Amino acid sequence: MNIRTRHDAIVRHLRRSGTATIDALAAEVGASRRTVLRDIVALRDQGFVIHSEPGRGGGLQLDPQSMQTTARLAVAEVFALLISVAAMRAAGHLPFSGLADAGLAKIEKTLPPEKVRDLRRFLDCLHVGKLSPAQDLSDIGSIDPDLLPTFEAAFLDRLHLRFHYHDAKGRQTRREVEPQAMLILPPLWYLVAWDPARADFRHFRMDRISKPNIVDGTKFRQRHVPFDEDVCPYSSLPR
Amino acid sequence: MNIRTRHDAIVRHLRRSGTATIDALAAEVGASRRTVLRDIVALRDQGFVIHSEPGRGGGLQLDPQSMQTTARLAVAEVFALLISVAAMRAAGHLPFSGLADAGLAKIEKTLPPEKVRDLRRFLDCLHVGKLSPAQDLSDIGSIDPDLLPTFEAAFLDRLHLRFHYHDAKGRQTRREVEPQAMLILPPLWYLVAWDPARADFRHFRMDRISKPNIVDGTKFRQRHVPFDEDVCPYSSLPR
DNA sequence: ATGAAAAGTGCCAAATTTTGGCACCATTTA
DNA sequence: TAAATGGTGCCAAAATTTGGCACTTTTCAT
Repeated sequence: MNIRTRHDAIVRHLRRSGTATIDALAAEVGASRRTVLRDIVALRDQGFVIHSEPGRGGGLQLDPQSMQTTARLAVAEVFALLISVAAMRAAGHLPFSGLADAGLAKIEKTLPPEKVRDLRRFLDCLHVGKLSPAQDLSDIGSIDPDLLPTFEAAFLDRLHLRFHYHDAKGRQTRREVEPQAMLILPPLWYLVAWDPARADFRHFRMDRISKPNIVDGTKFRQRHVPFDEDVCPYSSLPR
Repeated sequence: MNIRTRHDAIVRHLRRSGTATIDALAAEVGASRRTVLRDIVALRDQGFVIHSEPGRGGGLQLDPQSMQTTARLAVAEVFALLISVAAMRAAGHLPFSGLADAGLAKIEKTLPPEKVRDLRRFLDCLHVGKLSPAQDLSDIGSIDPDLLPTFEAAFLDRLHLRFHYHDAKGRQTRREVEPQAMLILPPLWYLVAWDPARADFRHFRMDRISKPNIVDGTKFRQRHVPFDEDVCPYSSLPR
């Protein structure tokens, strides 16, 4: 039996039986007592928490909390998870963000370095704050599911983005802008973009954006986005 | 160099260099040509797509599409990720929830079946809604980081939970309750629990709970929790 | 108290796996 | 045609893993 297979068999048997002695495990996996002892050490090194009680009536016990899973994820999925957790943490009061962060850190470590760079650049464009309690949230629409892939590409390649925008008064306009940042004030999401036609920053509520697409052509340059409450108070954002 | 480390080094070098010959790889990782050839076979077995061109100007090339991340996560971390995404989606307007869901589905598939059962039971206890816009959110505190592991264990094993609670008027009480569900009205989180002393359900704001710990002893029974807005209007929740 | 049952450690030789070297084949291109 | 490249089979050397043994410590039942 392969060493890896044996480790798996030991974990499975420990899960099933609750408490097991080393000799029982050795018989189960067809290895010697000494080898099983070494396997236990290896498993502990891998992060499995295995309690042991010496003496009569003792044995080994696997802490089910320490069970680990191995998943293969596409890079885009990791992006989505990261953004979810970042946004959730920023929404405040996510009791479990510490654990989620730890999980994502592990995932991030397995990504190729340039992907991590991309990811950080994208997350840098993400600014999360708290909406003022006075904000009226009665008319939130849903966000075009096509937005993520388009946004991601536009942000990472710094390409112009074209879309339809419906403002609070129901007017519809056609925009072509340089996406600079995303502002999340849960549950509202804003795109912060430089509008070359107006030579100024504009904030777009993402649930009012439709038919987004990328304009192939020259790359725009990254600008410093003023997120300061004084310079750009949240109350001045589009409703 | 470890065999596993060497495999990683080969993949990294292939990513960096685009095309590489076996001899170059061998020099890079400090192994023989023969060993690298064996490693390539092993990597292909693992699912990496490695194109090869024989002849002058040929070499090996890694298909970047075949790159996926593999991460080992603790079950608690998966829980945390799931809750984050579930809560974020429920908060509405998470543009990327589709992808995040797909990623989590993959992770879930790798969990042992009884863990999936636990997880579903835990998520069943999770009810997410929208807070009324009128809610005053000025005094939200932070949540005790010790809460997740304690809650998770209490929920899954159906054990009594004891904690200190500070109510809106600043009074502090000591509670021992049966945790039945969690109600998320972002950014507020509530614990819905049966209070045996008062023979009734109580809602506790999670940021007002401190020093949680589990009471070992008899398991409580699961109750039907009324989430209906009519039966238990959100406006009646503790402020 | 004592003995049995259990975890845990150190060491060494045997067993097994991994590695390197070699000869050789197939394919491509200058 | 010759050189450069991937690829295979085989064997002995090198490295790693395994089993066995002697030993320690802890716990529990008698």
